[in-house]
Amino acid sequence: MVGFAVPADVLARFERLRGSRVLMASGTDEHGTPITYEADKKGIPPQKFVDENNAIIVEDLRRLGMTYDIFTRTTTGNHYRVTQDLFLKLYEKGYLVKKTQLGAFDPTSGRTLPDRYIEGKCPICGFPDARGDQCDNCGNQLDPTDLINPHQRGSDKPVEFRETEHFFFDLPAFGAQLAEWIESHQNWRPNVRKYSLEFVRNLKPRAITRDLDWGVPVPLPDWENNPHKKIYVWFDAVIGYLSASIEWAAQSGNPEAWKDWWENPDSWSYYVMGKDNITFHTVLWPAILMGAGNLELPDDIVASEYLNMSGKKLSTSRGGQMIFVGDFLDRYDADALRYYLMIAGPENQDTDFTWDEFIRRNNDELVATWGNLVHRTLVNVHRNFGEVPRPGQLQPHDSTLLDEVESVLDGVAKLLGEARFQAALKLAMNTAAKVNVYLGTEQPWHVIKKDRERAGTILYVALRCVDNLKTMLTPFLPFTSQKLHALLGYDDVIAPQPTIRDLGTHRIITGEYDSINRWVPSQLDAGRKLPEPVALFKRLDEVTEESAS
RNA sequence: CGCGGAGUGGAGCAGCGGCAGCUCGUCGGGCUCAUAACCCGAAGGUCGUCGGUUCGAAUCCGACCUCCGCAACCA
Repeated sequence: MVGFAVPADVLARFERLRGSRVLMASGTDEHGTPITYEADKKGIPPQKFVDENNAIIVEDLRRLGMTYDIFTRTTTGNHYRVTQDLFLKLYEKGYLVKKTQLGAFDPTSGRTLPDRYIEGKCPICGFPDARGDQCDNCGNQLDPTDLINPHQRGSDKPVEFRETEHFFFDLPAFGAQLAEWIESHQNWRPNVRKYSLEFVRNLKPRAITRDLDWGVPVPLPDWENNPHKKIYVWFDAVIGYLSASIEWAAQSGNPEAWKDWWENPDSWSYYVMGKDNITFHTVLWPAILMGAGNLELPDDIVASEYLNMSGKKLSTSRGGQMIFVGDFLDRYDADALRYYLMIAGPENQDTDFTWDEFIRRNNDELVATWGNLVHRTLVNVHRNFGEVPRPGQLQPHDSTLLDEVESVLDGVAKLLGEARFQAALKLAMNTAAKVNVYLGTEQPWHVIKKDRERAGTILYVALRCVDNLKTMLTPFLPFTSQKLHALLGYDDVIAPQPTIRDLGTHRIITGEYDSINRWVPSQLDAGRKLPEPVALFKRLDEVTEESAS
């Protein structure tokens, strides 16, 4: 999840910095069989399980500096209402059809058992621990009813098969419309576009209710009070974007405010996720929106590949595996993690996280290239002038550098607009390296001994460059950029941080973020007093995997 | 022949028809204002394999191999 959350925040911060009004909304998805399964395993009720998870995730995201306008939960009354309203709207329009199918159940709880939670002897190769969807030994795909001696995963509890009635969402009704819509988005990453088109080619009705005692109640007579029938989690999870927006609007004091995005054709919506979630955002959610009518469809789908660790998926605290974001942030700064995730994150292909790589990126790139440029510039200025020096006549190469850095402001903006984060970040870092070359060539620390005005001019140019680079890096490195902003003598906030607000019923991440266009060339006034510089980043010692885990 | 993504110097990646590039690492040199940092130079690749198109291919086409994801009751 962190892998997906940080790019979203970078986009949100960038858009606000260039003056756009932004609504960043998300939340924890708290329904579904996996939740009940994990809760059972821990021997606690689902509600307690998701409460604990949410508390951890909210704190992690806040510490990472995720500027959500609202980060909420799917177990709120508001979410239930919005989900049920959409369900009814689709029902009334005839997009929901009732069908009977054979399902697998836990006889004691009456809960549905997904195929992969059922194990038994493989009828083909005799492997004793084959799963209901596939045999890991012979690779054959199976149906749970094929299994010999089916039982529940991790126990010897029996499995019951019986007929069950469910509502199905008529996806084929939207097939042509979806295909056309996907086709029209040439700008999507190829993995998103091609896979979605393939998926749309062969749509079938999809169940949107499920036999489970944990979830949003089905808002129909005979169903509403049935403790064993709930709305299927895939349906309510994607609605979380909309319900969070509606909750945000209510909190903000203007309950209609969400419509500025959801019912406004001029708005632009980014959806950021891992690649396993693509079809939910390119097919299922758009189909729901189409069925509901008058709600805006996604404009850009930013799907990242997986960040692996030792070959396994990297998750947040929730999966309980690999790296715990909280532990990570106890040890390292959020900007160091944000930088790593954005520069080395899985934008185009699966990536392995390694501690060596993390340390190296931090020390050689963040500290050495950018941090050092900032530090050497500020130290020289502070020591010799104590304020922004008054420049003399700029020489041609001074202007050339300044012009180049200012043009990179546009370059980075263009790349960020296309969600090409790595390219954007690399462009900014390469530009920082060029300013380092400029300083190395001009050597103001030597010039100062003979020509104070020229040295001041060089340092003034370098300061302006640093100020511009600060602007471009703020979406990626909000914490250190804010510090640098102050070191450059400004006193306003360019990188606000989120706060956690307790609403009594639940806690949300929210914040006060302005939308002033600050994505403009630096205008540093000569004579402005500068504070004593401090280092922005920490150099890290090599760690062993053991000490960090 | 189920569908899609990906295979580029030691590592990580960019390029996607015109002398093979970036960051790191390695080796050599310079500089010394700065968190021993910064700069310059060098070595290192038959761009997964085989075949084709082309004056010319990482780049287009075909076949194959390998890895990843998906294959609808996993969300």
